Amino acid sequence: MKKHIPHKQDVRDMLKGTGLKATTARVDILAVLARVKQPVTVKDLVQLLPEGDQATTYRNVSLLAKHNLVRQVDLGQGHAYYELNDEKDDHHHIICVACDRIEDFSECTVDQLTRSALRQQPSFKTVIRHSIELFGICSSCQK
Amino acid sequence: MKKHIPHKQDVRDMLKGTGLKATTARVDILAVLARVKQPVTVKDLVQLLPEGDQATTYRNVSLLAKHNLVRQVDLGQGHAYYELNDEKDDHHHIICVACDRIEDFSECTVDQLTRSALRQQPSFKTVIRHSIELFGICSSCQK
DNA sequence: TTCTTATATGAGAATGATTCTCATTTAGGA
DNA sequence: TCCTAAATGAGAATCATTCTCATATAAGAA
Ligand SMILES: [Mn+2]
Ligand SMILES: [Mn+2]
Ligand SMILES: [Zn+2]
Ligand SMILES: [Zn+2]
Repeated sequence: MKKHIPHKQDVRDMLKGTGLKATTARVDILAVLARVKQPVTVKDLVQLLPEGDQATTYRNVSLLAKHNLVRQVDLGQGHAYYELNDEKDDHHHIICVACDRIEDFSECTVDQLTRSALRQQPSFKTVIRHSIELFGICSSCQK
Repeated sequence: MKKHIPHKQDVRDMLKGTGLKATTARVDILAVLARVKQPVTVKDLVQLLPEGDQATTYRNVSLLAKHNLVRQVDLGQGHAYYELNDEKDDHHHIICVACDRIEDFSECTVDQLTRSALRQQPSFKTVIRHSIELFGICSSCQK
């Protein structure tokens, strides 16, 4: 259940595997995301990186997302979050509207949703990605 | 199934019903949203309004959303969309990643999702809102 | 209907996130 | 080691959204 931090060389191989150059900026981003195990904003990421540059970080998270190494998470906050993408673990998020605490949850209804959507809208042929977020109140904010 | 455009006085009463002033800016926003029947950006909205002011429109869509007269839709585009909120019709969206075509679909798995999430994360007590979006390819873009 | 006033509006400036420009550096193959 | 296409970094630019404050207006009171 618990995920371990990948060794630096594994990350480099991951990048090579997708045809991307294994630059220090990219390796560092993946290392930080592996360590924090939480969706983080680009601003946070720049802070957490040993040498974080804003433009480079934005460029790289987009690129890594395009190659499915990271996942962009949209929590309706006006800015994107990013987390490491684990293909084998499709999960979604529940976020506290009071304190922004974010937790994962997994589910098994995506196939149903997809089938239902494609049945209702024959003008769509394929679903390639989905986003499911729940907004609620966590126990500490429930007081 | 088809929804008709509400008469201007009905819209005014709707606003009064929530304790909001029935200003022309607000009535016009609701009228446009009723007419287009599609999630629109604030930029679009400002264009479509007879006298659209940016700041006023932003203020009003937020306010109307807080009072559940409109619904903010998040499609991972870096900016929000808004649509008229019909309490009786909980639906979600499927958007074409190639041409941004947006269609609705409804489903019945939100309860399952919610139960599942709360079971997995006992640190959360309540779910008050959800966002489910599917990203795919529409038939015209499938070529 | 007219008056009063708390609210809303509108024009523009400010802010925050994200993207772009371009000179310089670097990864990785030859 | 060398070469070069690709990546980086610093700053400026852009885009969405919010704020400021002077003016206008909805709606209840008279
Ligand atoms: Mn997650
Ligand atoms: Mn809709
Ligand atoms: Zn909380
Ligand atoms: Zn399309």
